[in-house]
Amino acid sequence: MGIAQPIEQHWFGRPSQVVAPELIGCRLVRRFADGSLRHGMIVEVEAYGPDDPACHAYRKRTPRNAVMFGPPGYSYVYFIYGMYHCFNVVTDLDGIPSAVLIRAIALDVETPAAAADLPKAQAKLGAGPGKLCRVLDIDRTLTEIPLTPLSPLWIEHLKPDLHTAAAQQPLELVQTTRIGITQGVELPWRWYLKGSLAVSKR
DNA sequence: TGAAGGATTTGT
DNA sequence: CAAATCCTTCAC
Repeated sequence: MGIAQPIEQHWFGRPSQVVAPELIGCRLVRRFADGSLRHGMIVEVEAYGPDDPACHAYRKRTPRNAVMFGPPGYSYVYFIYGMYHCFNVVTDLDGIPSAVLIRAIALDVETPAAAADLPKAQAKLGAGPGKLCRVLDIDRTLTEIPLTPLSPLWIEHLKPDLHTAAAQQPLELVQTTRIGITQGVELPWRWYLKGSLAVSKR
């Protein structure tokens, strides 16, 4: 176990390539309208930034990408391929368009029975940017909101508690190229947690 | 105002 | 590999 601590907005105020790998191992939390929570550990991310031809904000500021130009710690949710949503965290300083695409989460088990019955199915529910938005019910009504516990969506650091600190090991990350883009394909701005069943693609 | 294409997923 | 499916962007 660990101690959850909501991430402050200024923590995101660094280049997306710096923030992205540090987000792996953090917890993405969704609070639904009825007050219930669902969350999972981030296991796969991609960084997008200025001077990056794959970035939605590469050409110019538009109504859709405007939030990427604003202050860090806000959500950027877009709709794609007619049926999926993708969730990003806006990074870097105000005025610098950048964000981290959250590509996969390892959904936390809600009951021990679920963990015993369907470990692989559970892992796959959040394995992909479109799938994690589906399982957390994220759509464009959640774009341009600050990611704090006052919102229906936020991110937490999971710090080890004193009893387990000695057993903690650094997370093993794999850094590689991004998926599904046609420009900037050679930039190694995708990271995932080595060995995780919830990663969308190895 | 129209057309092309997309930071995806799934099934053939 | 192509379909599903619709929003965003860009051209005219």
